[in-house]
Amino acid sequence: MMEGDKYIQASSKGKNVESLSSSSELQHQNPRKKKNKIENKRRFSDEQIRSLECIFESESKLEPRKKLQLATDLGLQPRQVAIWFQNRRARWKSKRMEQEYRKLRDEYDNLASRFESLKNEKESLQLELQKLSDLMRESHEVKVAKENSTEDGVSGSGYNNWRVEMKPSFSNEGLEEIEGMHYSDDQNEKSIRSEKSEEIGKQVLRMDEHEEIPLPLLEKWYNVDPSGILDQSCSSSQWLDLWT
DNA sequence: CAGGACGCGACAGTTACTTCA
DNA sequence: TGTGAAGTAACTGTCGCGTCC
Repeated sequence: MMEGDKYIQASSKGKNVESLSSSSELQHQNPRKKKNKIENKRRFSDEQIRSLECIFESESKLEPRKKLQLATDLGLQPRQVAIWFQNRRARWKSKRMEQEYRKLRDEYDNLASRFESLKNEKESLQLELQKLSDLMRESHEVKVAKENSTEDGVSGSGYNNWRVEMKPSFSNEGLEEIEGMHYSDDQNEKSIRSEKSEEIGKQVLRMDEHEEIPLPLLEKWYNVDPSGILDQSCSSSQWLDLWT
C-alpha cells in the first residue's frame, strides 16, 4: 500500500487529515467548524478539469500510482483526485441513467401509439365483420322464408341449424368438402343442401380468381364467432388493457 | 483451515459552497 | 442586490474484498 493511499483512506474513514489545511480536527469538529472548513473550498481550474476529464475519458478508475502522479502533476492532493473521480463517476452514471430513461420512454411512446392504431384497426375490422355477418344472416332468412312459403311441411331449417364441419380449401376438392355440409334436419337436407353448396361453390370459384376470401365465407368455414376470432387472436389483451 | 480484525477502495447519499440567471 | 436553482468539491456511512494473524 502506497503512502498516498494511506492518506486517502485515513481521510475517507473520517480520521485525521493532515494535508488539508488544518483539518486535523475534522473528525471531532462540530457542524459549525465543519462549515468553516469547507469555506476553503475552491473550484478546480479549467486546466485541472481538462486534465482530469482527459484521463477519465480513457479510464474511469485510477490506479493508486496514477492517482499520485496525476495529483502531483496538477498540484492537488491525491484525495482530491480520488474524490473528483468518484464524483465524476456518479455524474456519469446519473447522466447515463437519464439517457436510458429517455430511450425507454420513447420506446414506450412508440409502442403505445402502435397499440392504439392496431386497436382502432381491430375495432373497424370487427365492425365490418359484424355488418357482413348480419347481411348474410338477413339474406339467408329471406331465402328460408321464401322456401317456407313455397314448400309445405318445411320447418326447423333456420340459419342457426347450419353446422359447418370442413376445413378451408380453394381447390376443387374443397368444393367436394363443401358438399359435405349437412343440416341436422334430415327432411330439408336435400333441397337446401344443394342450393347452399352451389352458392358457396360459386364464391369459392370467384375466390380462385381474386385470391381474396369473403369474410362471411371465411367465418362459415372456420365456424367461429366473428368477435371471438379477433379476441382470441389478441392474446396479449390483458396487458394491453393496462394501457387503456 | 476457519474466522476475526483490519486496511482499502468504491459507492450512495448528503452537505456546504459557488456560480449564474 | 437578493434569491433560488444547478453544479460540484468534500464528507459520511456502509459494503465487499484481500491480507494477516
